[in-house]
Amino acid sequence: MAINGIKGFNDILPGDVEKWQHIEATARRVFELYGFSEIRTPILEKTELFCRSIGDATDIVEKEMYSFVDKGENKVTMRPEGTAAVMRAFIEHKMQALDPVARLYYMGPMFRYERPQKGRYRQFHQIGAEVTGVSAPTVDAQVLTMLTHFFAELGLDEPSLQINSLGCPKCRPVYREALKSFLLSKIELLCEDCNRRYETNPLRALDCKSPGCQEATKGAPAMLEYLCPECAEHFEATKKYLELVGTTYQINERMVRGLDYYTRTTFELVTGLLGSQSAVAAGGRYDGLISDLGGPALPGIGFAIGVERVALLLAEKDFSRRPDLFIAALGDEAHAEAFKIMSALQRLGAAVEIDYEGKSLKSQMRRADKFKSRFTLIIGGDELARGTAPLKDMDGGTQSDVALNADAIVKVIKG
RNA sequence: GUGGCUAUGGUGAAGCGGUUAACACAAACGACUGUGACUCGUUCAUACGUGGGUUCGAAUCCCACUAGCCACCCCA
Repeated sequence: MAINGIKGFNDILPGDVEKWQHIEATARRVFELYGFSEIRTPILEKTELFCRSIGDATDIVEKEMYSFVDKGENKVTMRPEGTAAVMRAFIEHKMQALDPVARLYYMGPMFRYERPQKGRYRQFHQIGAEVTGVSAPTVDAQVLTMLTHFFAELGLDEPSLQINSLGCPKCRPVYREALKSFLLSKIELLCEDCNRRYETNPLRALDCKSPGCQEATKGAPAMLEYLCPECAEHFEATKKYLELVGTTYQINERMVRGLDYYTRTTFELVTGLLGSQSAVAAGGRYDGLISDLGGPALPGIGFAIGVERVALLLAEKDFSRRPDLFIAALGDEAHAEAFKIMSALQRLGAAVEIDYEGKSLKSQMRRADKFKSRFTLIIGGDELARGTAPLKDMDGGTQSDVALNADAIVKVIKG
């Protein structure tokens, strides 16, 4: 019996991986325009890091983490998200000493023990970015603009940017109480889940999918009405800067985040094309996180993009590569020559294929066609004697002779 | 953790108690003796997720298990 992979852990095969490479390359290219540098942190961290950052009472920490005790009796966890680890590294290496404003991006696998479904897997991948040390709203606007820029570069303009403000430790508790007393008056109309969440996460009732809850929360107080003057001003300024650079957004005062560390600006990039997984990217400000983790009192803001979800949105696009040249050879001598020319051309930067098994010319031409090679060079005994060979343009169907040396060939196929 | 749905070859699938288990695509080789894409031919599941049962007979009915998908919870 063959062994299968683990549920929710997927292979990314050739044919699909090109799309991933394109997504990753686009992220690197765009993020570096904004001054971001990559940071790579380990997959395994101390469990405590996530308890303290994400929040003990969140679903991620309560039931979704891949946690275990290692051989040294340490409680460790395979990271369920990226921000906590990046901030841990920032603090550990005292990066604020070099520059409190760190602009970092990362990409890699994250792990959450959830039931897999469309756009959600147990090992999934995120591309994230974080900025520390700036509380100015310009950076909120810039991070959001960079995120939408990235999607635009991929040719995806469908996801819409939704923003909200969650306030700060001063104003959020006031709002939370106001909301709770409102919900209490409607408690019988709320679904079972929202009743259960009433104490732990009352805000969730606002974006509950149950029709009853949606109806019941129609007149609920809005966070935006309860923002303290500083938070209100920050939110207004963020919107102003977004408008200044033409980044379109919608305000979604019902948007709630699942991680405890968020403050002030929060946002999601949502799409209707992914079944029940509407968020392709999400993030927000976390002004208290760095100090909560024992670091300096610096603000922060960041986001994470779900790579599988982006790949799903890019499902129809073809990212397959095609070779520049296929060399068809007839006979042992020609085969050796083809091998030699192939090697020389590869050193000159051309992608070249040959047939390894000395099949018929017909068969080799079919293979060239299958690879979608741009050109095919045909070498037999005559060509060897002549020192030139027909080079066929596979798209146009025309062919003309070229000298049998790599420099001459590369001029034609890469020119 | 909780629901619902589905399991036939590399893929998409026909099949509805007795068929050599259709068909299409993909793949390999050939018809064109040194040239792809079109056309044509040949080959390609002793096998219908696994294990039990019902039956003279099961891919087809029943049960269990497993897997996958979708949804809930939650989230990227």
